[in-house]
Amino acid sequence: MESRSLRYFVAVAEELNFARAAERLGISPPPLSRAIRRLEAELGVTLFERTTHSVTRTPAGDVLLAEARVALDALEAAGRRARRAAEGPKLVLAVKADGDAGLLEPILARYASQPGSLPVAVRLCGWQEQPRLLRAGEADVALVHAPFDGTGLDTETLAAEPRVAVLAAGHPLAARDRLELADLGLDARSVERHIDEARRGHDDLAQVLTAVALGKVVTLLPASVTSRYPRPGVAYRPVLDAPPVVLSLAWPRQSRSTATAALVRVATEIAEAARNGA
Amino acid sequence: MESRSLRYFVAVAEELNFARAAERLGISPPPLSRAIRRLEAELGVTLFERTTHSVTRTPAGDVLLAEARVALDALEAAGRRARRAAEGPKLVLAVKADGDAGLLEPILARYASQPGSLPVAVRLCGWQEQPRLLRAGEADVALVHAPFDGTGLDTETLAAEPRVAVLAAGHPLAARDRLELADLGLDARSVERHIDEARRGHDDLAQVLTAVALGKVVTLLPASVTSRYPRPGVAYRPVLDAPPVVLSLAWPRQSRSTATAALVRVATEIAEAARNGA
DNA sequence: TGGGTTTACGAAGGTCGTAAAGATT
DNA sequence: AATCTTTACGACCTTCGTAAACCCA
Repeated sequence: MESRSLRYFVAVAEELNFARAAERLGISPPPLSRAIRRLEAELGVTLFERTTHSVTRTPAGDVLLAEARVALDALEAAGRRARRAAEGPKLVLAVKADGDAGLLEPILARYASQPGSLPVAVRLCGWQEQPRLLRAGEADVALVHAPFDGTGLDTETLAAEPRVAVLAAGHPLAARDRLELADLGLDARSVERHIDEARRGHDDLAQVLTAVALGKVVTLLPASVTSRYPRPGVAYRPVLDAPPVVLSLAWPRQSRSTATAALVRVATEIAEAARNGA
Repeated sequence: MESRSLRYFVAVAEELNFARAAERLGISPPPLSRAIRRLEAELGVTLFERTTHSVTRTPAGDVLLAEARVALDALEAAGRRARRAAEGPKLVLAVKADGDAGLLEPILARYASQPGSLPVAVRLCGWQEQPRLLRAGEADVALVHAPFDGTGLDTETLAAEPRVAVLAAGHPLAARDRLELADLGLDARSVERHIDEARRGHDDLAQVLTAVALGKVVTLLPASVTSRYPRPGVAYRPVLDAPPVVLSLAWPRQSRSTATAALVRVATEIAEAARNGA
């Protein structure tokens, strides 16, 4: 099983078109066609049903596509991790802006005070990037909000914090002390989707808050964010039955790094202390 | 990053000798030497410190060795899983002989009764083989006893059952109703090691019991085993402070199979029912 | 000086691209 | 008839193996 074969396969499996896949790979269709046939012969399995005008994956093709992505990721990650190891031991922690529930600073401080701790670089990144960074070997640990794609990752839950509704100050519901999901026309299942939609088109939290202040949108945020972003024109109101935001630490499953383990341990300690102290 | 480079690298990294590694790969030393140099150039990293009479891994080489094994496993597993998918959907459950605490039959029966369940093949295998089978794509789920190498695996704990001491009937301690680890000259930390040593040189449980009956060895077993292997000449005695045997279900982290998920769910239900019913 | 790695060079194998054929909508 | 996949074939590139050079214990 050669990695080149799998890369070719993934291109075809995603494009479902040999010509486009070949272009994407920077080769011409004939070698690609042959490579796929060789792969099928090697596996003894038909991966695509092809007619001249349509290419579809067989069930085996579906399985191989999912597995091949994982394997090729692991391959690239191996190289990157070796490169990083040569640059000197260091931990990279991927964090979404404003996504740390105030835990980031104490975690870093406490970890740095541990004997034998490594330098930690905080990498700010987008919400959806985090699992990819971990799998690609570009980050060692990530502070993630559930739900996320945990494929190939190990996780430890740090905190679950309540959500508050974020409303324009003049919004009728802002007159109330506390809300329920039904007041917002939501239920437990639709919350995540609604938040995603409210976030769409905004680069950061400030933009979202501006949209809220203008009365364009209503959304939900972790309670910890509100204390750090007080803002005239925006009201925060507890939502009693909103599912809490689950903040977890995630890292690649195969990680054997003691440094990662130490960071995780420190983080859980801090999170527990925060729970008990609050 | 090509898989061939990594295979070559792993051979050298494990042998720490270009000539032996080349022989193992079935090629001659010069191409191997060149391939490693190319890999080092591609990564921009020195992987080995070599003199004419010694080859040692750099820290980056250590990291790459660990990562490369994972990546190459994933590559081979991708092929095997695709092959298995083509042979018809089926679940392979890896079980160590006598290692199921009596849960295997009810799990299989209950799973088979689920709508849409797949045929399940039980693969008997050794204790240490299970993680490898999962990572290699030869099994979908395994019933494992902690501790085990969970790298790349996800797990769910099914049951924790007490251990009993296994003694020759004439052993002085067999006169007592219950024991403690200290009676056996053990403590919590040395239990696993002692059990491993007692098992050494025996193919299966029957052989171990014979050795016990002959007074050659004393060991510990999960309580569930004793009821299924009553045997004259062998006495089973509870050990109050022995750490329990943790029986878990393990499966590859990246598994998205709904069939695997259903089996895990059924197994946890059965295990819970067994706990409450006992 | 000897065992082991590395360079040199000629040869084999694999992969690629262009051109043309085949097949399906 | 048009478009996409596949076969045919010649050229290129990569990798291999043998032989020799090099280097450290």
